[in-house]
Amino acid sequence: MSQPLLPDVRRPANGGPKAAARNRAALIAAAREIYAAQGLDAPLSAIARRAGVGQGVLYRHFPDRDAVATAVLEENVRQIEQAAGAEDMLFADVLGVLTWHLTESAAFLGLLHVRASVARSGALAHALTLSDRVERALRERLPEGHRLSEQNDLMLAVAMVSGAAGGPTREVRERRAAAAWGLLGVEVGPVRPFEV
Amino acid sequence: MSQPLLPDVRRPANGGPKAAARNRAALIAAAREIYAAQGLDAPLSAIARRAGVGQGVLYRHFPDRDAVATAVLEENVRQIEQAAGAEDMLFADVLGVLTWHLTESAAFLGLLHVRASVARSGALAHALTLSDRVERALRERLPEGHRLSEQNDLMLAVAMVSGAAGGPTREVRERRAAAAWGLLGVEVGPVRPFEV
Amino acid sequence: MSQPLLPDVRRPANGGPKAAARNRAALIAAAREIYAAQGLDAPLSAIARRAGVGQGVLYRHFPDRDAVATAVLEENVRQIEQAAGAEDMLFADVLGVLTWHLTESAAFLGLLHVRASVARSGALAHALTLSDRVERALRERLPEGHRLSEQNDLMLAVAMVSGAAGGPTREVRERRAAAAWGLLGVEVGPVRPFEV
Amino acid sequence: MSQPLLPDVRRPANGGPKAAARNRAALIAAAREIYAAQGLDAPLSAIARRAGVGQGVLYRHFPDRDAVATAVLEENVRQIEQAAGAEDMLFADVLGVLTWHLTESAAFLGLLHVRASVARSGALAHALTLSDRVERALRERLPEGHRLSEQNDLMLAVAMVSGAAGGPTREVRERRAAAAWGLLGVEVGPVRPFEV
DNA sequence: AATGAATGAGGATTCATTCAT
DNA sequence: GATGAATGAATCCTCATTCAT
Repeated sequence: MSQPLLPDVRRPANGGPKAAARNRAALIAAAREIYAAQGLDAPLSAIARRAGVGQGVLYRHFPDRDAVATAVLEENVRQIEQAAGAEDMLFADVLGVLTWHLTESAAFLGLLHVRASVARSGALAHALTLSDRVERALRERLPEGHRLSEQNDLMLAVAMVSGAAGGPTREVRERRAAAAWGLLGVEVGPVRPFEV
Repeated sequence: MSQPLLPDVRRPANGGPKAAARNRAALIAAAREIYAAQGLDAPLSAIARRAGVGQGVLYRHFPDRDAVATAVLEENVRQIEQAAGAEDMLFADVLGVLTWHLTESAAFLGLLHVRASVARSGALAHALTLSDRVERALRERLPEGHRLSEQNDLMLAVAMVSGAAGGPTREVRERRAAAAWGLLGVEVGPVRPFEV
Repeated sequence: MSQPLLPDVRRPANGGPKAAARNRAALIAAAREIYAAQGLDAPLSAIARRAGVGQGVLYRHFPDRDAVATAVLEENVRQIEQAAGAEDMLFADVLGVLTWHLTESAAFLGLLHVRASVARSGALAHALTLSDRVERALRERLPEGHRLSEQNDLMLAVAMVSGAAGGPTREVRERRAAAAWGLLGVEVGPVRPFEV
Repeated sequence: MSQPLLPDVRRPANGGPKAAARNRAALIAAAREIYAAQGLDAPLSAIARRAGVGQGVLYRHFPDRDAVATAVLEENVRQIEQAAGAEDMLFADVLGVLTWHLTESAAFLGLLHVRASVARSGALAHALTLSDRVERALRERLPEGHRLSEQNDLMLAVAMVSGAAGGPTREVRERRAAAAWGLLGVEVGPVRPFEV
């Protein structure tokens, strides 16, 4: 019944100017943490509370539940894209960054799962889009003749690893994800976020 | 303290004790359908409604949410066990039966996913048990020196395939599951239920 | 997962933050009346309805059933404390105020009854606290050598009078309470609320 | 939330003849125990279960909730009447028996409380009757010139003691009841059931 | 632009009571 | 006569969403 508890507010009220942008960022950060701790079904009020803003602000920035999730994943995807665009990154390295996001949050994992039951209008649309961007980024670095160069194999493999990457702690999830890549015979670089 | 205020309404027929077994079966069937359509978080009231019984009946037969899910999956697992126990079934054949169940219901898929967020006491306990039974059944037929004979590889592979086996229709899910086994280099027999 | 399916209905006015304090007061007043009429086990929904607010409001202001009762009795107890603190109030006068509250509401009477069956965690905790406050207030004015100065006699006598103070109308209850004090040989001042 | 738990069944099923009378007795005994453990609001199903009979039987013997409670108290009252009728019993002794019943079960205590809120049709009617019988029994042995011979004092005193006789265990309740009689200046004999 | 209170539908759960067998 | 399953109303509680201030 009880999820891991996080402190309600991580940021004191802030009435100043530029509050809008700040609030948006705070909301996304808060959502990421809440999602990680409680999953995608967490109450929106918890996110607002943790961001230190009223619930109205959340609705001002995001029309609905899906928009929040999308915004959170947006940044994950962007990191992967940046990794793929960065110099000196091999395919295995990009895969490592992808894997990091896969193991970091139940949310990210969730949205890449295209489950029929979740295929509600908005959510799926976004999921596909994000999924496409991930695919494009990976393919940028995919060497010719790689084990996964075949048409559908790349994202199929990602889905498979995400299926394996469940577990109570990040450590467990990472170990399992690594084992899954191993079973596929695919080499992965260090599992880590990509930060500029 | 207070009793129902309108106990005067005409009360629908009460099937009597005979109906008990029938109702239980109806509930399980209804749950299977609802789970397939909406996932494991579907409201219990929807299950009762679809089974054509009052909510109380559901609670009479199943003490809590987990008991319902367990009862539903129980039969899936039993089929796999029976397949493993039947003559002339090769490992690949058992895998085919497993895959059928994987693609048939979001629920079955769901319980094999050990998602941290779902790892609530009871649910997990059952999941582990059922998962263990699946593993034992598969291992019965696992040939020595098989690609998956290594300690953890067997269920890891199952989780990977279940991760890949999402999709809007059973056909899509089956195709993806087959592709996933292929990517793992594991041969699978015909994907079908096992019926005596 | 599922949102309210009919969010389109016209929504009644929302008083805005100003209404918060008003609502809280309305809830307490409503609770007092409902408790008097139905006892402490009355449905919370009845209280919300009588206060003219949604059930959510009740839960916003009071985390649980006990909190409502506590808030209601809080004021009764405060009156007794104020009476005890006021000038010119003799012990008998404070006892009169206490008696008034005893006869006014079944609820107040109820919480001083420490019935084993009601001794559930939270409720009892509050009951003890409020009971302690009543005791402290009375003792402030208790003359030395009074018939009830003995260690446990004071609150025992209060419990006894509260046991006697049942009856269909306030008048009956007051008469019985007075008779009870008489039987104990304790003088009581006028039975009335204490208002500044 | 949880009450002291009692085993469900105290008596194996019994299909034989004379089952009717036996069942009635078993139901009353079960009700007494359940009431003592959980209070008067305990579910009827718990009583039937503990009596080892179906719920239908309970309804055959008792038309409604109140009838069950009345039947239980009936026996308590009868004991008091028998005590009053027995040789060598002084008023104080009868009072001791009364006090024993007062402290034995929350139920008995409850029904003597004539709280306005509980004054629902049937319940009150029975309560009054039982209360009258108790009064008559006591008065049989009340010595002339006793402190409680005045018109209303007798039952007022009983109500007062019952108000004081709350507490988590029978021992506590007994001690408090004794102290209450002491405060009233009334002598009480040994606190015990009256068994022939 | 932000706040956070209010609404009220929805889902879980419990029991009194009826009734087929 | 007994059994115990079924019904379904009632209550509790939680949140998504709106909106006065």
